[in-house]
Amino acid sequence: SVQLEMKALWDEFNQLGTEMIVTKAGRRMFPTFQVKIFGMDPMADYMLLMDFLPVDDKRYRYAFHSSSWLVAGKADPATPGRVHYHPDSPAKGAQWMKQIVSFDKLKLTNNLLDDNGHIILNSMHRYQPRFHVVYVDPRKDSEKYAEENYKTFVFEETRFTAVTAYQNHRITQLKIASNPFAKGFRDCDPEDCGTPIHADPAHQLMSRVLSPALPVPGGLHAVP
Amino acid sequence: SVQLEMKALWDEFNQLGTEMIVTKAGRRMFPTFQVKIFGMDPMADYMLLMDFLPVDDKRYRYAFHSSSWLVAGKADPATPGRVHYHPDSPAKGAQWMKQIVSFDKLKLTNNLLDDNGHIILNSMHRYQPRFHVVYVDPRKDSEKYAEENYKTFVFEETRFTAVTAYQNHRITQLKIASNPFAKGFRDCDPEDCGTPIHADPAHQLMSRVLSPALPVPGGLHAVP
DNA sequence: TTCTTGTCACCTAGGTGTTAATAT
DNA sequence: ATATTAACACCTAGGTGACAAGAA
Repeated sequence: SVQLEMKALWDEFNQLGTEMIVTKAGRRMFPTFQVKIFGMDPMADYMLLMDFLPVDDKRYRYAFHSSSWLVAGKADPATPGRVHYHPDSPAKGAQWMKQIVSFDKLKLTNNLLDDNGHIILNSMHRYQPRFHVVYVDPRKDSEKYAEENYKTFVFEETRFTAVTAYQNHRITQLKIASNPFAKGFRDCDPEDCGTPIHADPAHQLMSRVLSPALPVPGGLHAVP
Repeated sequence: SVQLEMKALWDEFNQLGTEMIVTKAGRRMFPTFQVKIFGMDPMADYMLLMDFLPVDDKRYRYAFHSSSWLVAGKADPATPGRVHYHPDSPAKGAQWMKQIVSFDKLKLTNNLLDDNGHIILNSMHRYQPRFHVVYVDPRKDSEKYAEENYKTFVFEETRFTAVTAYQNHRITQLKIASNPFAKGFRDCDPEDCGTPIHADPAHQLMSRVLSPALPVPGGLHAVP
């Protein structure tokens, strides 16, 4: 099973409608997708990876006057479907379980010709991050068991709209308030200007633990 | 076989008598110990690690008037013998061989009670870094083959004296000239004040390739 | 005297949203 | 109008030797 870290922060963003910046060079996600993992075989090898599924077949635009997202037509042509392997892959279950697994090297881009291995997304489209755990089967005919050797985890609160510039001003403010790298834009006393509690790992509530019991729409094999 | 990176720079330091700072919190080495590796089984798992052997049983002091090191008596009691595993260990041979392996997370300390896993050394003593490649034997009784499943590589040009403050002023100057993090101490025009050629990886000469054919004094098993 | 410790200014390296200019 | 790009000031995070003060 898998537990999403910083769930309180993800919820806060999700309530406003999370936006993630995409740039030509690649931009990290904030919040960062981080999980605690339970129940692996400590001695077995696993690959950990993420991909991003379009939530629907629509393109969106933001109506500033009503501060809301509107459907702006059918989706643009799908981007090349890429996968981000956690750079520590492959590693033993014991290694993955002994600390939080952080996908902080994952970057999002809107450059269809990107050759840095970043995740390519369409701006103004909605995406659902997915987390996959692949058991490295030591058997020689391991390909035959590919279907049973992985599990997929989906946290709906991590859905977001890809953008090249923030649309919802409240999202901008929450990013500034909770991302340490944006501290320069906080307008508060240089004193008590620390990390707010909802973004402080030391104060986060118990996150929901997800089991992959139910089938997930769009299996790993469906990703090109 | 293993090839030492930045050999020209190591040689330049070694000619002056390399010194490495040790601090309570732990200090990185400069130059960083980096190698290219050849001839691994791409599909097999290996652990890469380093340890440090006292070169002799002596304590040294630096004579500033003659700019030379003098023997100052018998060595202090040996420090706890520690080993630094490359943090990517274990990994496949293919992974280790596809790029330079850098031990830039390795730190040296003089704190006998260190609990950060750093390498503990006596200041004013001389040390020989060693590099070990351990094959992860998949057989159940792998302990029996421990002796034949590792190879040790020693580059004598990486020997150094541990110090809490630099003694030889020419070492200080060479560190400042070649370590990018010390650029603030260079006294040259803010222009053409780049990395000197001898420390520029793009200009380095072909390094010596070392085979572990000859037995090395003090096998891995001799390290507590 | 000789060696060690802690603080500091000054770097490297790279992650932020802002802003003005530019596409479309 | 709306969306994208590139340069930029301002951060985080952490690696340097200098230096003054302290310890043996």
